[in-house]
Amino acid sequence: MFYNHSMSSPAHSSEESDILQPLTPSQREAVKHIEGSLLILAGPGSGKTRVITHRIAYMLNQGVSAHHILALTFTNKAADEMKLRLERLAPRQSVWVGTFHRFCAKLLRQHADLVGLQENYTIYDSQDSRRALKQSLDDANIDFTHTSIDSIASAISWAKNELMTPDEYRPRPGSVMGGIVDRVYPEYQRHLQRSNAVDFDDLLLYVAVMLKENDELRRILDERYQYVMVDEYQDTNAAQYTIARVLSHDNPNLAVAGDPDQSIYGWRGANLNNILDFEHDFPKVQVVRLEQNYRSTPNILRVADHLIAYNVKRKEKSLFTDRPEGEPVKLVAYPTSKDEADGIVAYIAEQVESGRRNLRDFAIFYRINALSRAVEAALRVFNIPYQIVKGLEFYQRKEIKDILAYLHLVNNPACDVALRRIINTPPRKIGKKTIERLNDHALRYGLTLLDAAREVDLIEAMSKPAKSALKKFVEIYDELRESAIAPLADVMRDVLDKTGYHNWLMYSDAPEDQDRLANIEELLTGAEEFDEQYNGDGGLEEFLEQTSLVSDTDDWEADTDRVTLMTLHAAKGLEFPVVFIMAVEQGLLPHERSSEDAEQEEEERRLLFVGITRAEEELQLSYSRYRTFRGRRRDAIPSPFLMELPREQMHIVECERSFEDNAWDDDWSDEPDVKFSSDEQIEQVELTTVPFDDWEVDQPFQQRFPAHVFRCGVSVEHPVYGGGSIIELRGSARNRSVVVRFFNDGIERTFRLSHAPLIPIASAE
DNA sequence: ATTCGCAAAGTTTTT
DNA sequence: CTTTGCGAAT
Repeated sequence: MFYNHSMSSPAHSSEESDILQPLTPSQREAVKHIEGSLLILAGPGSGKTRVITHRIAYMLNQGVSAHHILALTFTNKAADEMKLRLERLAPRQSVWVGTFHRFCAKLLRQHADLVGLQENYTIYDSQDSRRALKQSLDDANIDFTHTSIDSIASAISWAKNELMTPDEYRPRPGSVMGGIVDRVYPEYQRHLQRSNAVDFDDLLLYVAVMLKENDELRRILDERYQYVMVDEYQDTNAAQYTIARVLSHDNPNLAVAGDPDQSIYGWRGANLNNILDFEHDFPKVQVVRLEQNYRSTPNILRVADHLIAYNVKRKEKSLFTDRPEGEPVKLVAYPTSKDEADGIVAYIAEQVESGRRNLRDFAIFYRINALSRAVEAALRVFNIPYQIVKGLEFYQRKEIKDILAYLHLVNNPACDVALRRIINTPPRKIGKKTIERLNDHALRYGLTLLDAAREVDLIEAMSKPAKSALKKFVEIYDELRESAIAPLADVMRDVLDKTGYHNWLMYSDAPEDQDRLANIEELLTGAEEFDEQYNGDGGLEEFLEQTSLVSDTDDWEADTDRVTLMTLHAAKGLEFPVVFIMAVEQGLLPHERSSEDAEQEEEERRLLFVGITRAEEELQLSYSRYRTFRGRRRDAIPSPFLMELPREQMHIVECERSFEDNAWDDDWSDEPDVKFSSDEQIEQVELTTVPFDDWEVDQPFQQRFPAHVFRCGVSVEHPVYGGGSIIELRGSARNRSVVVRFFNDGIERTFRLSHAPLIPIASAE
């Protein structure tokens, strides 16, 4: 045995046979390779996550201490999945599994002083950092009329991902953007330091720099994390690469898993070369290829394979499967984008109504979020429940950000972005001019805005009413701060109460403010759950860190019976029996902004590849001839990628328009024919909507009730199903939906509040 | 100081 | 089309 058992493991993991038995030979090879570098090239659906979790279990079984294992992922979703599976294989083992960002955040808390921060630092989300950046530009009097905050922000982000600190940054000579970044980057970084704050990129950058410059710390952590594993290695950027690398120097047991063909985050600094060059970068690399696919039919795999073969930058890989042939992949041309949405939804409705499939079997993917609208509308017409995976829905809402800003400020008094956000929310007669004067003072004496407010009497330019308003604010703040160690939910209630925020919304006559209250209620519920989890033991900092690092892809519930809508990016790592990929059109996929260079085009191709390989049994790609986008109708051109598919093996469908309701004023007889080749068999199909008797509901009334009346226990009336009672609330704002159990049949049904014909009857209270 | 309204802009993907 | 931001009026 290679391992000493000085750290005996407290819990029992599975027997070795349980761990290895369910694996194929190549999977087993990967699992059993523990010492030294390991590269797992894992094709889609090849059981990568299974290999990683079984490998951890195997290590534990062999006597490696859980304490010495570190598993890094990119998304919370992936981390959660891994934890879940590991818990099953090796219960109650404290292996550290989590995202790079979370890992770095933790590390940075412990060693904040090494990079000039305090341990209670705040993590700015992209909106916060955008504000900080704008402030920096203003403070430094930098003119940026010829470019946008966005592009400056991404230039800085790029520099950080390349591990360039402000003094290492060298602009390209003659570049306007370079010049601006050169000036504002140091200012922005000073701003963050002053605020005791970091942005997302800093989490990685600081840790990478810290480990590079402090060899003692590096050695300690290298020793601590002897077995580092990185999932989705093809998506690592320079900072992540460095972190993984320096932690595997003295204990060179780095194991990475990934698939170059699924690298889709190049725009975020991911460097495909990290995985392509892994064998050269690390000593004695064992390479294991997982090429057998357990997910998709041969028909689907062939399409994927054909497409990805057009990429140059890759490692050849042959995918195979022993699954049955299955249905041919469909490629459908629709007349308009509305027909496309209707056609997809009608098919789903028919399949579900005939009992062949459940709603949860279906997923619809698109390149950009904006494309979801058309499908959503169609789904609503059919009254089909769906869930849409959209980044940051909940935590982006104004009221949520406001409350969190108060908490951030309580946790970190230096957090200027938070202060600016809430100093006059609710209104306290502290206007632009006042804040400007405050800022001037703060800049002059190097103070935080809060400290500047504390000495407001010293600011001569400040008017008397402004002074007293500021003093009042500081008073409120100090009060909040006193109770900061209470359970989180109490702190939050304190904020709502003492700042007047709750009453402000409560007595507001704007109707949407009632919805806001409901959202805040939901946040409070979250806080209570958090308290339960941590036994009410403080943890404000922990809570804030968690909320800063979520990206609501995690919100996606696999177990509810609904159609799933998401972007192709969000789809990575998931699988569905039936997949639709819509709007496979020139300009959208590949996206027009990726058309500049070949590398970007390859990434777009990989994106489609990822989408295709999510499908288990059925796959449909589609495009339409006219697409209504940005408010008007435009011609659409099929994506060139469609020419790269094995069309002779596919089912090509040409849909004729069959809706006569909306105006069709264009004369499109002279439109160019977009057929691909003459020898193709093109099936002409009539597009029909399937009447959905049971579900389709007349909505003669559009009576809207304020969202907050729909609460658990409230009785409601539905025109078709009759009376029922609300047993669960889900989602927020537009996605707010209720689960109703009906009295007649006892069946639970889910409705979106925004369009469901539900009438509240009486409260059970 | 606040609020309202209009104009403009800008629309990729996300930790 | 939607959202954001800015400038004017109250």
